[in-house]
Amino acid sequence: MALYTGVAFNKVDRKGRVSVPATYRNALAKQGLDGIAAFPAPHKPAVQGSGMDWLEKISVRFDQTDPFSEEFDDERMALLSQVRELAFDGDGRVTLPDDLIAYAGLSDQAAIVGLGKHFQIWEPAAFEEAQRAAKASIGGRQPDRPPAPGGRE
Amino acid sequence: MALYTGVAFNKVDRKGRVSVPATYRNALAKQGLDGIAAFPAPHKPAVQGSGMDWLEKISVRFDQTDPFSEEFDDERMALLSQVRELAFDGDGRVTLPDDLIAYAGLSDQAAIVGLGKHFQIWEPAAFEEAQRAAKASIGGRQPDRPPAPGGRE
DNA sequence: TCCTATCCCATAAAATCCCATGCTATCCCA
DNA sequence: TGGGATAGCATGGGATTTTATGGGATAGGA
Repeated sequence: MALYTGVAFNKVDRKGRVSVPATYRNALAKQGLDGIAAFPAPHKPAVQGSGMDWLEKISVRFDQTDPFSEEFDDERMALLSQVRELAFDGDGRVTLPDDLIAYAGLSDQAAIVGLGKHFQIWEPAAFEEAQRAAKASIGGRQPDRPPAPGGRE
Repeated sequence: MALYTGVAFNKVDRKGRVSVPATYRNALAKQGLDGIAAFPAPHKPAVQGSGMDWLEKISVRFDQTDPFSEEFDDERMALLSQVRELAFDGDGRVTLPDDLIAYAGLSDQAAIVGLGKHFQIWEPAAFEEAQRAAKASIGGRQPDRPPAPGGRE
């Protein structure tokens, strides 16, 4: 399975479109996916994204019980009602819905941050700050330049 | 099988018609369906909808026991007798019957809420409140983290 | 005949597709 | 090894197609 790594600073144009880094797209294409699943990242002002295969994975557990049991009602609503399936346009972009743009506080620039099995889309300044905090909390010496998505620099 | 996700706020016109989101319609069309099954959502003031295929899957379990057993009689009657098949008009709308409109407390606006293999139609304010409660009740649990075995925490 | 449910068309807004542009990284060949 | 040719990528903007929605026409039933 592919891992998303690195950071890309891409434009959010006036239509709300963002280019998904080609490395991510290629990884998704290998799985036959032509878009991403996006939703508000829990606890963070960012959009969380991953392949739509992830969606199917989590939805499976909602089907394991009596469909009318109330057990998973809250989870179902909290998660699935916020998930959006965003398809790539012909040029590898997705259009972010207004509510997600607002949630992440995006204006005209976005940091797409690889986090392994998923990635997040941040407002650049908020990301820098979050990254600074993250680095500080683990301590140690770190490069101050984020690597480009996919690996080499 | 397709998953319904996200929320759409659509109009309920004076004839009781609601546009089913195009994404849902396309998913249903792929299964050869030209309408939805609708009934009062159990435990919630909302209309529950899905493709007929989902209902068929659900109803299977009624038949897994002795057909003359009384075990599921109540449930069967409660559920299936209330199901309506609503066909799309030429523009992808369904007309909600009065009793369902009343049950969900709909006036002139409806929130169509994707919940995976089915969806629900809520009065917008009631939905906002339900979603808020749902989010609060699961806390910030990470979506890719299954709940602890044995139930909620 | 009257009422209701269905079908059909018009419209405005929004999402989608499509192509052009500049840039950068990669390739190729002398 | 230099440097132009080539391909891939991010981006902008316009054209086109879909959607959502309102209202009228039509057909069927009471």
